[in-house]
Amino acid sequence: MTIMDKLVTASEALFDRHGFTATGMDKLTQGAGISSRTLYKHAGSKNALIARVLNERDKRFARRLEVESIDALFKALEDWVRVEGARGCLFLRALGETGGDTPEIVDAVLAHKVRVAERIAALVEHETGRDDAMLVEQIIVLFEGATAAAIYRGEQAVAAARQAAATLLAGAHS
Amino acid sequence: MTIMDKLVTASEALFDRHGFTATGMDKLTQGAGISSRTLYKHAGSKNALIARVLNERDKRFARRLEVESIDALFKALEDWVRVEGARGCLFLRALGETGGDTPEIVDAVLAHKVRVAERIAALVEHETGRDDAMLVEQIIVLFEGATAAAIYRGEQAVAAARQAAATLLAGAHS
DNA sequence: GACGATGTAAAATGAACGTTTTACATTGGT
DNA sequence: ACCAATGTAAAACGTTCATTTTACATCGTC
Repeated sequence: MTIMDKLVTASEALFDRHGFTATGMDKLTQGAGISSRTLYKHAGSKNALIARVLNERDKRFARRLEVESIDALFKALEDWVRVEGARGCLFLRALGETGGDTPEIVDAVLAHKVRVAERIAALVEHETGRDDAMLVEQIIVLFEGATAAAIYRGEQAVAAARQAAATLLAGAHS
Repeated sequence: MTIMDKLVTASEALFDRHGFTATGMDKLTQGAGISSRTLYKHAGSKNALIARVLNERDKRFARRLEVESIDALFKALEDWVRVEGARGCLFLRALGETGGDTPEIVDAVLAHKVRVAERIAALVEHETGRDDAMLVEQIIVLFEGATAAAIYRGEQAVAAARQAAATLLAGAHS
């Protein structure tokens, strides 16, 4: 496990549990078990570290979404919530905390959202045989809503989203 | 306009645009046009001010949701997004920034979420004549998802949620 | 066995944080 | 006219922030 891996892993957990601004550099160095000099030599700055954490999370999340149906997509989200907990979309949280004033963070967030949207669009087209923009938007909303609502309603929110997606999909014949 | 009104109004705008932690007390006093001494005499502390801002926002939001159908509920959300912009649910953002470590904030957030959920449950029962817990959960997810997705997809996310809700509702006969 | 790279430990930087305090101005009620 | 209340302005509080620097240890490699 490289220094960067330790740093990103520890930072992601701390950011997720306590927020980005509320997590100071001392917590990050302490969490990763490295000195602040090493942190800055590797990460450059706190904002750069945040962006890197988000990009790594995007990769890990995308790997989980390598499925072949909308239903499996929501099943994957259920697994994610069960394993990683439900504290809301870390990307949108980063955006909210920084007010969209940090370009490297904005870029990471938008790239992630575009990737998820494209994944959903591909699955919808694969299942319906059509390019149904409205249905894609509906699935995106359900996916985002399940992530957010799971914070305070738990896994049942994801289960409800999954069933809603199935219903909407069943109504869209090819 | 009382001092408290000025303070809460200015604070809500600043918190919403720049985040809670990133907004310092100097910005808040300057935004409200009052001294820090007056702010502390009225609000007590920053966390108490945040809780008050959330409670006031909950009231204002609830007033907007005084409608008689699920469709009108999403229409109201469309109006809200058009007027107030889409930077995500301020309640969940507050929860995320504080990591759930501030009881007064947690209370304000949960109270808000319970209130919205009850509103949705009442409307669903009014329209279907039944107590359909799954359908209620689905509408909650759509509502939450529209709020979150609107950040990066704009009003079309709310429109999609609205139509999805109509479809799901049509499938639930009384 | 010396060397450059790479790490740690710890102190220093200067600014910003939330909060309190001191000193003073304004004002409305009796 | 006066007093208590309520406001402002501004400095001071001690802490914490992100970042840099200084000094020193450890290492694999030639």
